[in-house]
Amino acid sequence: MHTWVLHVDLDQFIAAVEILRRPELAGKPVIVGGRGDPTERAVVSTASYEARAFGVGSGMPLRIAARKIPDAVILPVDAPTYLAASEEVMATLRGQPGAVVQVLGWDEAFVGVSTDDPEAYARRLQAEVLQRTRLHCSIGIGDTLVRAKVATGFGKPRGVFRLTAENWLDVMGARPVADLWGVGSKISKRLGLLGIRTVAELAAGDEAALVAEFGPKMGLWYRQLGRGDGASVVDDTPWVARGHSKETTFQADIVDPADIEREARRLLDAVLAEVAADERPVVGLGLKVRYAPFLTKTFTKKVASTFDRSDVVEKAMELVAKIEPGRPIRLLGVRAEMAMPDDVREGHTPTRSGW
DNA sequence: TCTGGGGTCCTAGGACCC
DNA sequence: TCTGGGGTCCTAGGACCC
Repeated sequence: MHTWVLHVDLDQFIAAVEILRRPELAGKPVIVGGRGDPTERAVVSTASYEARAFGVGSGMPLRIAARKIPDAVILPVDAPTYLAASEEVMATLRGQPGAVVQVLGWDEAFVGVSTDDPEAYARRLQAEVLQRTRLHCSIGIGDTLVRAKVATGFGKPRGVFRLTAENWLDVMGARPVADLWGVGSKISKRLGLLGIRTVAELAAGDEAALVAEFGPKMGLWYRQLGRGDGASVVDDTPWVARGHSKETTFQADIVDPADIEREARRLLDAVLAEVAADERPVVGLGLKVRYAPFLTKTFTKKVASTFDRSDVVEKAMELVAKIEPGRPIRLLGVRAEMAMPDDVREGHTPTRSGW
């Protein structure tokens, strides 16, 4: 018996959940984002496959998506409903014999299994998820977390794909580094300046050069990523949030100091409500400010471990005082960092398994 | 063309200490 | 009068993910 990592990823999850409760939307271009109003500042959370055919995808401004598909069905984000659907899916995964489940988000999870036929296991899993939740998923099979995660993309939609040390370079070698999990446009550009454009080139990259460019940890991590190497053990330790935050993009920029203070207090109240439920002391505070149109500044402050609300509010207001007066603000965010139990803090590995 | 909201982790640089 | 070297802590910012 062999140990395998399966990466389960629901197909067009949010759109699929919406279509389940409104079957007449099946086959139509469906876009979910913001409050469902394309005249507002918001972005697309998920687009159905029919909408993706028009070039609409996650992260795109809602306004632009609506322009691309004038007759699209645009729906507001309904997080509680997606969370409930997600929990059904995760419960199904946890119900599999011998499965170790590590949840990555609403619509994806790693599943560690021991089997001699991972494809058969994956197909059974898909059938069971479909039967119990009426949702389709794709599954990547790998000998590491990274390979399983990347494999899923080749299985979409509704498929299964296996990626191991054996076929990794054949499948991924010629592809751009940005296809890797954890390499975005910025890192991709910097790698390009080092002459590294493909996954194979990254896999064979010069360690010293990578470390010089990205630092001791990230330099080595990127090279490992190019090889698909890394952790292969699925970890089902319950996730503990490092912090809680709230942020708001204003539909119209604000500039009046009274408005700014009121909004900051409102966000802080919401964050403190979550912190209270959490029952851990606050050890840090952060304030994020986006001056219009798009310059983001953050101010942070370490605080002595405290449960005292008025103390936290007072320190947060010290951060608010750092905001440049008279400058229009597009976004405000407040973050509270909580004390972490030692085992969580120390136990974290460079696999960035929280991603 | 206009860019949400909730997260995690890493790095650089300054302050401070011995 | 000029200024090492190592360590830790804190702040700010960057990048990425779903």
